Amino acid sequence: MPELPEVETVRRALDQALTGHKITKVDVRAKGLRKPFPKNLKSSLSGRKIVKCTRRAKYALVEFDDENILVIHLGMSGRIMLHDKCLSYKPEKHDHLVLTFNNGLRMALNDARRFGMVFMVARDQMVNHDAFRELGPEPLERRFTGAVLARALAGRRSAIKAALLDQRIVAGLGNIYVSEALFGAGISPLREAGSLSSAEAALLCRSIKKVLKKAVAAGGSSLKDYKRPDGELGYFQHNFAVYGREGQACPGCDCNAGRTGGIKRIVQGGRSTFFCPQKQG
DNA sequence: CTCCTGTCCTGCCGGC
DNA sequence: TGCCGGCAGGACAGGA
Repeated sequence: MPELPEVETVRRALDQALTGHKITKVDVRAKGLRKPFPKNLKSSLSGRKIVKCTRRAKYALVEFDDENILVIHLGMSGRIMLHDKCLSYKPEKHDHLVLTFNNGLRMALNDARRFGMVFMVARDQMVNHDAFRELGPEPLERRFTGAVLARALAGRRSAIKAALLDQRIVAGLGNIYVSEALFGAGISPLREAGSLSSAEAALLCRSIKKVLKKAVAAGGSSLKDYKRPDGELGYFQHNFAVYGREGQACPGCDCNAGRTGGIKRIVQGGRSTFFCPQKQG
């Protein structure tokens, strides 16, 4: 679910609300999500102070005043809600982990489908951890360039859509933003990944950065059960050019009146892809 | 290696 | 109104 812009929105909210504050209570309300929670989760969190909240790919990282980092992946349906001290808090259905802080805030990790992940990692072990070792570049960093992308795609026979979902190529894109980025670059999702020219890779790289930046600025997208931690809705979903818009015209276009019948939905690797055959021939 | 499929789990929506 | 099948933003294992 949550892709880079949504996780980044969560990260910012956590960083703002929780940095400098200490965990006074740890309520572990489930055995785990996708995997069991670490056995020492409660003891390693209790009494710890948050130093900062960061992000790598779709992982939110809560960094503490010891050597440990709490790693949270929201999976498909995960969300984090911050509950103000002024309001009485009753655990909601699927609140699996609830942290209380010395400023009165509560942080609840809620995940209906339990596809999410929670684990602890020592700061100096992070790069060696299975979850991070093979991750590709951060798309919003300067070192992610058209040339870097072209190199990662070289020789790949799979569709560019599938390649962009592969976190080893570039980290943080998911099903929604891949469709959006390909549309922005005017590249068909069906193209063989390794067949992109260097000019096309450069175009795609720029498009990825552009759509992610705009989505972050909008507070991410709210679809189904994803909400920002403050309970406000991200509103980037209103800016989707193609995602979920089958049969409609793509932006500034009358393609739904023409031969191609507007935005198409196809299934690649069991997942929906949306694109405009006219602009992404 | 790379690619492809199936699986984990619950909720919701549309169709009948 | 009620039931049921299909679908959902991700990651990973296992087999070809």
